[in-house]
Amino acid sequence: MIACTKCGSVENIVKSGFIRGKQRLFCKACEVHFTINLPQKEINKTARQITIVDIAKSLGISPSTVSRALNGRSDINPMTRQEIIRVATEMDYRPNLLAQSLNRGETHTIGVVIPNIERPFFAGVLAGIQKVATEAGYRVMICQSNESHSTETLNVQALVASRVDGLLISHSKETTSFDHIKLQLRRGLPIVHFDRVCNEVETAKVVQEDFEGSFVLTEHLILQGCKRIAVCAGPRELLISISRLNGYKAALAKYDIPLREELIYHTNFIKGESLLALDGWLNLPQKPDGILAVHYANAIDMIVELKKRKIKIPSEIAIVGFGDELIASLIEPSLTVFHHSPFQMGAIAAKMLVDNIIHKDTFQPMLQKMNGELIIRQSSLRK
Amino acid sequence: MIACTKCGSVENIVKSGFIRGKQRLFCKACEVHFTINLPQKEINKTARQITIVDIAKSLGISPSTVSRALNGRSDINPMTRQEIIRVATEMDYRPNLLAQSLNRGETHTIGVVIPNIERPFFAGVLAGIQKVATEAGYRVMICQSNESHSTETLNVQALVASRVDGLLISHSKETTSFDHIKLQLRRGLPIVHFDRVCNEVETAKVVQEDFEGSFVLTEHLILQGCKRIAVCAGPRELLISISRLNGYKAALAKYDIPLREELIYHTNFIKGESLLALDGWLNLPQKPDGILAVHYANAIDMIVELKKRKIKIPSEIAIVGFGDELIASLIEPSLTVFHHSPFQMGAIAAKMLVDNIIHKDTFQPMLQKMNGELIIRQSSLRK
DNA sequence: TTCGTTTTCGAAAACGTTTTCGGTAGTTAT
DNA sequence: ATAACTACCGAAAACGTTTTCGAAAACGAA
Repeated sequence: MIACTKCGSVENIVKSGFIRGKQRLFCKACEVHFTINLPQKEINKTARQITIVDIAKSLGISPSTVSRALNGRSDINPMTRQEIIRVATEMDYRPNLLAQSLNRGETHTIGVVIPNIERPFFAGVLAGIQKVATEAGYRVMICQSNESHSTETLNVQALVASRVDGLLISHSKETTSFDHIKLQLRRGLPIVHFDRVCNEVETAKVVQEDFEGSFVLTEHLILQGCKRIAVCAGPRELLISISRLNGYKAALAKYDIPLREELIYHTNFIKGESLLALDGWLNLPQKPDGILAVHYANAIDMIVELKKRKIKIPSEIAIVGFGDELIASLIEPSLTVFHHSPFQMGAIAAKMLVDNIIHKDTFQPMLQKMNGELIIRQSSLRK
Repeated sequence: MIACTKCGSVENIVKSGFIRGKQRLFCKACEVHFTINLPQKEINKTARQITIVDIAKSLGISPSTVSRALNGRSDINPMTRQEIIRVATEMDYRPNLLAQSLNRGETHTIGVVIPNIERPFFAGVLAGIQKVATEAGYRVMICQSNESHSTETLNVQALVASRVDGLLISHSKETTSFDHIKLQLRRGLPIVHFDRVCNEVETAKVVQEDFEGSFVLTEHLILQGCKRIAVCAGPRELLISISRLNGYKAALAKYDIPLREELIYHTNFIKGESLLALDGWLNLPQKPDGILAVHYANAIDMIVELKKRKIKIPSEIAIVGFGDELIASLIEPSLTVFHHSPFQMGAIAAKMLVDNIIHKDTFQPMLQKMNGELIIRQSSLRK
């Protein structure tokens, strides 16, 4: 009944077990094992994307020629090229970027790791990154660490697994060990740090004037007559927090104002924290007469609270913050800030990364510090 | 001097032109063309990623077996599997997602197209998308249309070229033709619309209570005693603008308040526009006593301007807006809004898309309307 | 011991490109 | 006429996986 698929013999067929659920047969004549294949189900070819092979077949030429034509290579007759391009556009051919990337060993994709996309600062940075990347022909893959070190590590691994051509990263507040970065760097992956950078590692970096900004803000408070300036600092380990705190300290030192530990409070990007700080300060025997918030959001929260408590700003307490958002200018009193453009930071970082990717061998990592700007508003302006 | 690469003969070699800049030679004996290849430069194998073939070689087995072991297939000896996994982790093997995707025909990546990442609403949506997508094992690729139809079309093409498994999209304000969507839909790409949806096309959609929200806000103004309610509407063609305008009209109709064309102003998401609207209204013989802003940002701008002009809110003019952000609660007077959670919208949309991708055949597109919430604040509350 | 069976694994094709190498034919200079 | 040359194109390998098919060996029962 059943014929051998090879020799066609019928009488020499014996059963020979099961394989993958199907009866297996053996032909003693030609010594071959086989199974009977059902007529394979209809393959849906309609929705498939056109490939270079389809074009080649339809023109009766080889795929290599099509590839050459489409990529503007030289070894091809202009007439042939023209015809191939005509057919390609007619068939609406779109190259499969996966296959291209696999073959060329580059994806034209850059990975971005940020703590949180909902923070306006990072959203602005992303916009800047996207603009530059798109213009340079790169796609962007974004991951959020949610301020978690382990998530950040997973993010980096996922992006590397996707074979991104380079990495832009701003570390989570938890991140104090940088092995995940060092590993990829050793493997030759171009990496650029921005904002929350890491000094243990030799990458290009874009940073704000953290020290200078704090210094200027603090000095401004001092010049407005503040004698006891409290500071709402950031997470203890975070580099930018440390720089900002140092700027504050340096300004105090310049004007011979003693540094008081009780006026320093470290927050952790947790909602409502700054109010604890404020509460503490207001219960001191000697209240502060100025506050520097290392993150503008804390300043906003404190302004709201101070107003609730009927404490006058800036006459009783002046307040200034780091970073600018629309809200800083709209709140009453409006908030004095030290401001950098997040969009520009993203743009610069992306530009550096693209440079690094393109000139992998000659690229020299550098540190670029952005120029910030003191914007004086009502919250600190004592006439 | 020069020997044929095939037969080794030396005397039969003649020159035969140049090819790709190199001298070409011909052996008359074996009739073969060839060039002399310089010893190829040292290939840098050190930084290369470990592949499945490396593992196979190091164990003296075939790549297919390694693949089987790593993917938990059944056809393999437990001992072998264990050993392979041991070596794989030891060598820190990471599968090349490009190769995997190319082979399996799926990338486990979803594409997102939004008008602008800097708008807090969309940033929130993105956060929601990311969370759900990550949990479901999908990566996310984000593009911004910048409210341009042509950019949106390019974005879609780019994402399709990257072979995303599905698409989440909120249309640009310019988008009135949806051919780019229809095309991909025909090709079988799962697509989910959110917020700025498109009715011409049968996709799953997640929308806000645009009509209902406007209705509730307008009704609220009416119940607070407003008789002449102006509306700062959105772009004329945008579906959500139309719905919101309709909600406004319906509320007026319910309370037999005549609709006045001069109190309707269409904005276009351009900075400062709402002030033009406001200026026009304030110069009318009969000023409005209530304003509905279809986008909260316009309401904020108008509050600032009204305060400048010393017009009392809400007693002279009450004002309400669509959408909530921190600033709405902090501005003085705080703004009454109708609010939806952007994060939740993103999460729902992503969940729908993942469902659509996984159950491609059985998935039934549906429209999900999110529940909004009227938050009454000072800007409309006449005691 | 011989046939049917199961377990385990390898060879090879496939995914869609690009690139390398060389063959063929036609052209120019001797 | 022929040596040296140019222009164009195809075959095949390569990128790193997964999957399909069947071979080999070991096992069990008649």
